[in-house]
Amino acid sequence: VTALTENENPEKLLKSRGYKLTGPRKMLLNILETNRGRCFTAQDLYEQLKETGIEFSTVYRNLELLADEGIVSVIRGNKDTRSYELCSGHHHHHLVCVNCGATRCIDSCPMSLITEHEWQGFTPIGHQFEIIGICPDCAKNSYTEKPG
Amino acid sequence: VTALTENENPEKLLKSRGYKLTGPRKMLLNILETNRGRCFTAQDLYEQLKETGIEFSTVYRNLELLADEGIVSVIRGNKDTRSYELCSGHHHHHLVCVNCGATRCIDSCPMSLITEHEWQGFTPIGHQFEIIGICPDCAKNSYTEKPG
DNA sequence: ATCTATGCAAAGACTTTGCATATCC
DNA sequence: GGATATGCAAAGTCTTTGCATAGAT
Repeated sequence: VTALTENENPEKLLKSRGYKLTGPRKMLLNILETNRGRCFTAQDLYEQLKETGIEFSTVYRNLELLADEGIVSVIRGNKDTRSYELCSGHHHHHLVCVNCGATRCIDSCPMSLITEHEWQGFTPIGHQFEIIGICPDCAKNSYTEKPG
Repeated sequence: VTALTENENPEKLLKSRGYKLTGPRKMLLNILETNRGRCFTAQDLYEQLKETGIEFSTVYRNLELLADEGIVSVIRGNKDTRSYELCSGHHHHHLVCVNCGATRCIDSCPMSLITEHEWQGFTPIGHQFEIIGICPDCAKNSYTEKPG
């Protein structure tokens, strides 16, 4: 699947691929679109939407669908958490706050560092790179804790 | 906690810190010591030891203990898996085979890449970097699959 | 003898799925 | 009207914990 680019409209893309634009789906995409560059867990999104009567399984299934369709990308946080973000069209990695979960994008990609002999015969498929830290806001409030 | 160095004996270290050297613990460390540079999930280790009558919870608790004590390090694989490896004393990252789970160490660390302005005010605590791919052995057996 | 570690079993947390009904095109 | 998506509920999977007993020093 080709990933969503910055200028594509996720809703149009879904329709063009034969999926229906339902209420829950629109609300979900709306949150993701108004928060480009931020990551959310399924639980985060459910919390924001549950007052509308949406079910967790609906959020879950839609995020999986959007990931399969290359509309959101999946980020693995520090403690086995899975977060989702609207695809931006350019490859990047993240800073993730251990305290509040806020994320920022970084453009440096470590794959450029790996030299030929370091491949040791492996055929690369993908990679993960995340920096865990404390965001400026949480630092201001003198957050201190041992990382999980 | 300071991490185990290459020349330290994990068993002696445990004793010196007041932990008992029990049968299960010795067997567990034995596998890890004879496989330096390889990562195992708790389940992997349990499979190898269950014929001895060991319980999964014992494996689990010991791995957590060893991690807390800086004797093993925790590696997060591609599909939310947690693997453990005896600490080598030097910081490194891994190539992980999607098919068989085999790992290799790489010494390049992406943190050196990140420039001042990319921190965006974050205070780094840690980072994850793993390359997912197909190991030479699995490639030989023409393994092909969509990554998870 | 004392205190820790283990086995066993059960509880938690989170992920994933089945199915009847509601919703979209 | 036909097919997909949702709500609801339950099943799965993996992680984590409680507690009585066995085991280490």
